Amino acid sequence: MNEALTRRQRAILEHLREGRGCQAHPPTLDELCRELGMRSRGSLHKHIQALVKAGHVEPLSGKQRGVHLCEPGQNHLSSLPLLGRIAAGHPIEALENPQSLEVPEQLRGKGRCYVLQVRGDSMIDEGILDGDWVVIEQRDHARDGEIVVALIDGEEATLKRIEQTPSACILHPANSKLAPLRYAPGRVRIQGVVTGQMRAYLG
Amino acid sequence: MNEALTRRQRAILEHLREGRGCQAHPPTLDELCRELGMRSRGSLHKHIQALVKAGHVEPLSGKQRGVHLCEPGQNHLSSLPLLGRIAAGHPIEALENPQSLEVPEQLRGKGRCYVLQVRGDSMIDEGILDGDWVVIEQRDHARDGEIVVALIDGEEATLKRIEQTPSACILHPANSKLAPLRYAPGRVRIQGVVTGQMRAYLG
DNA sequence: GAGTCTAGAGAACGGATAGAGAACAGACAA
DNA sequence: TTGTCTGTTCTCTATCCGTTCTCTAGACTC
Repeated sequence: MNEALTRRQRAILEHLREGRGCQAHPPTLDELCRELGMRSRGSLHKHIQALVKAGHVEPLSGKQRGVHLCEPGQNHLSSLPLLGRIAAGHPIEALENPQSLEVPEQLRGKGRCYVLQVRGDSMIDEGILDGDWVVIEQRDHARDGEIVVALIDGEEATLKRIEQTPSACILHPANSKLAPLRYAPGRVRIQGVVTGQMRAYLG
Repeated sequence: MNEALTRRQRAILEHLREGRGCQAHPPTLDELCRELGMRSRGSLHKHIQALVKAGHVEPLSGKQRGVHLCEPGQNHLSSLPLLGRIAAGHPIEALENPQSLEVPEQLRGKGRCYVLQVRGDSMIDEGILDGDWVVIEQRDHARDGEIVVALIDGEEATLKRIEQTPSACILHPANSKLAPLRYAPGRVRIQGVVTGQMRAYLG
């Protein structure tokens, strides 16, 4: 995985590791810029994002809390938590003891991610079958056409392709037997967006 | 694979092996030139390419990531080679510079595995879409009902669900628009069996 | 000598990488 | 509320680096 980093990214990661402990607070982008002799916060941000994606740095998530290194081992470079099962029309069925699953980098989003196992055939026409794993990037918003984990009325969770208009939030199943569902925007809460999908064929 | 190396190539390989560990970063061609007392990046490049071909050095792949030695034997536990694209009815389209792809252990078979990218919709009803990656376990036999990479008449490669009878080998596409294909057993050679499938949803 | 193999120099191209800086939005403190 | 801090996104530019190409030169074989 370290191969995926550029030299600058490696240098910045090393700098972060050295500085660890000496500093009371995790450094902000501006502070890091100064330490590294850079003048552009935007440029540094690009490098940090690469380190996040590689699993070496925790996602910044918009909060003003500086740059944290991941605890080694906590966020296994290629492992994500398998939180439970999702089936249209039920709450997510959480696993009592969350397992973890290797997930290739290509299948992950930028932010914090987790994995759900799909129950049912509501997305069958999109090639998401019963038993498949989907990789979810945790966010509360989505672009039209993305496949989202949506929570309806705070109860039912479902996996659907989303379409948002000012007056309604429309959830499209990908199964010709099922009709799209239309809700008032307030009733639907987006919990995450599908960034990848995996399936195992067992002999 | 291990073609005979020329003298210079052996010398360069040895130099790479010695430098390993002392250097934090994998050397670029320019740096190697300086270390070896050469003045032409282009000439060195030719030697490195020979070492890549002989399997001693990882492909550079156009990225600016420097020259890596291959770990003998332990070729990245979680990476498999992405050999090319497969579309029903054509030979497998090999990539000129094979990339590698992280593949979770759950998606892999027991034996030697590799990855192909799927072109076309011939397996759409099985949830294998255009652009998906399939993980293939290399073998020359399959059980009925498994999805195989089959080579027909030594030419066309295709991805189909297989059914074998003493008198015929039947390849079932998973697309309601396409009919099963029936061949004399001798015309079909099994190259591998699908053990996993992955898809990335790009924002 | 002709032909081939090996090694190197150097030019040129294009994609990858790195950085500057502007603009914007949310977080937070006064 | 306002203003500042901070993370985020964007465009633009310069440089780095892998790649390909042509040309030269020595060693060796036939």
